[in-house]
Amino acid sequence: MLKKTNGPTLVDVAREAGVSLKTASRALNDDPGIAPATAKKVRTVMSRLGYRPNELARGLKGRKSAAIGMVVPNLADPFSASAVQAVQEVARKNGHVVVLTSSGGDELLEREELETLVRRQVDGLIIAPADGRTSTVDSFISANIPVVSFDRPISNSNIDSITVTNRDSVREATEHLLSHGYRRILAIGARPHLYTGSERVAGYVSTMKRAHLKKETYLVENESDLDPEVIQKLLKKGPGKLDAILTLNGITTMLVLRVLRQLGKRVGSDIALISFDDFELAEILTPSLTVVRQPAAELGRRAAELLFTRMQSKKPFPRQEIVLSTTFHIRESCGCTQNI
Amino acid sequence: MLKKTNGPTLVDVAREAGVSLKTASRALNDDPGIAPATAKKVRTVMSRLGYRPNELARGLKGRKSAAIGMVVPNLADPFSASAVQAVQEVARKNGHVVVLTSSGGDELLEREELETLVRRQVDGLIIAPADGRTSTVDSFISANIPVVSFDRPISNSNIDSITVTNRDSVREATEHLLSHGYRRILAIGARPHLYTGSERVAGYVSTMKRAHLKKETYLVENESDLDPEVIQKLLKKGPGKLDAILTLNGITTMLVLRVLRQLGKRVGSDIALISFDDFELAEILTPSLTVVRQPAAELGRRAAELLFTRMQSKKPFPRQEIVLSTTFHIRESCGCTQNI
DNA sequence: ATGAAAGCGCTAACAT
DNA sequence: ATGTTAGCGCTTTCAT
Repeated sequence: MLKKTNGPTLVDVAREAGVSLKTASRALNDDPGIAPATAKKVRTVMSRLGYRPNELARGLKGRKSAAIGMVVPNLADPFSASAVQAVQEVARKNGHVVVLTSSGGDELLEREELETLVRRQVDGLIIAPADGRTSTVDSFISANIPVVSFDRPISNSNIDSITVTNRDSVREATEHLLSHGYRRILAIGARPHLYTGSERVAGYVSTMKRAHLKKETYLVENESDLDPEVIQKLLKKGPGKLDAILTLNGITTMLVLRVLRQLGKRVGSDIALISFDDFELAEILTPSLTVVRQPAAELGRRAAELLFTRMQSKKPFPRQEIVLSTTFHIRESCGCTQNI
Repeated sequence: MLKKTNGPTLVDVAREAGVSLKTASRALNDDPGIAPATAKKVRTVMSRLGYRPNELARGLKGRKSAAIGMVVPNLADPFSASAVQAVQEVARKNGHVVVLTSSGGDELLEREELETLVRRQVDGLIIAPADGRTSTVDSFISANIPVVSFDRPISNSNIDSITVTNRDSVREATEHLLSHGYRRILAIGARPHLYTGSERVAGYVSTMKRAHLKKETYLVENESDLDPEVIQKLLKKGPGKLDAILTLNGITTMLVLRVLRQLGKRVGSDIALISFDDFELAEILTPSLTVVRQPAAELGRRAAELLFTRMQSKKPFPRQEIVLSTTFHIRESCGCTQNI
């Protein structure tokens, strides 16, 4: 009847050790100003009793939770998964846990999830915004909680962001295709109105323009809108034949690859291809896939590090906008021949 | 000076609405026994003040956190990622968040992470145990918190588990290879002493034995121990040549595929291959990969559902051991010819 | 170096 | 239907 089903509390420890609650607390927190002997005695009692501090109660007073929140569109996406893993590692090093939620890319859900996280008193937030607009997040700034966005910045805000060189990476890929002598290059992708999408498209468009070539694009709202038949048509369209395809994200790449396979088109010889986003088996494909790889883990790591810096910083510092480089992996599908 | 930087609390709401704290609390919780008019009034004040309930404080009294903890070996692994995504969805439906940690497959770290989660008062735990032994987890049973293990069961415990038909799936794959007339089949994999590893090996070994064929295996402690040179040697060893390879998990598959590519061996014709674990590009490979696919999302979903059932159940019920079927995707690498 | 008392923001008993 | 009084388990003034 004394303890019901609950574990021992600090009060129990204190009583058992014959010290005051506060002293027990000091021992728990390695506070200075406690006799080593006392501390040791208390700690002995703690382990004897199997005492487990209640982290929630601990945070109540100081209104800190030792938790950070993270919101991504979809956990199952390898890009997000790597980032989350990295964030989690940094969080642990900083004595924090991560509360993870996914928004499905839905702004409404994202709002809800953010609200949930804030109510749970997370000390910081890392978010891959569903939309780039400020609206979704700004109300939380008032909650005084540090926010770092990754993958996309949040415009019109002074929220830190970690992104990659979307535009320049696509430019590099496009130029590589041009260097092979390809002239008719089709860019396929999704969400051209969202940040990453529009940046990537812009990289392609500007490069083509500079080369005085006609841009050819097939852009849709959502990856699921990509129509294999349209792609087939596009492949045949026009006077000559298409030289190359640039896929603007992983999902698109898979879809295009599938269509090409059905058509019996041989990538690399019949048509060149470069993919934004890498795959586990990209190297093993025949031909192996030339890709732009995003440093997903690095993105997560940096985002988390910045967040903790922000959280620990006494005084505010200017908005940080970190841009990481992608890496360009030239393999065979772009038309290059590898020595195997 | 009144509110510092903190948001409004329930006390503020109550005062502002001219009701008692308890009444405000009732309005917040949709408690019965409150006049609709009063409830409405309170809620109006809440939104006017931008009141955000402190979920941590809420849980303190009832010692519930509305959070579940999840521990996986590595978040970046697609299998884990899918499972986590599913768990998160179920958790949300149940009004819970998920606190996610990764153990790196390290038992010590796993213990630490579990300890952290329990201290954070998670209401339930889903874990892909680093080891199958009971030791790591049993001390938390005393904490009276429901635990569900997935991917591997925890032996000598009465912890619920969700697993897949590892052994039978490999048996099916092996039999398929045999049906093609292959006799010298090499099984390659890792962690043969851990649950999934040993089950898969057992599926292979028993099938070969029943067919009166010699088993040939290359098993290592850790995927990173897989030595390309050993694989090369194995490929050449013996009187005849090897007919087929069975890779016992995704990482192994990638490695073997890479070796085969370097050797110029053509999968499907020179040597057949079936992979335990699917890949995004498995279908697009030439030849496409025949695989055993684990229902990762389903695993996560079921684990979470079971956990919540357990959490909500007033009275205890017997240990559940749910085993889900994998799916066998016959493509080309096993020697089958697909109509393209 | 140690302790007593007062809360953190909320919910749970027990009134009324 | 509403309010009062205690806590939840811990940290934090402020004493001593």
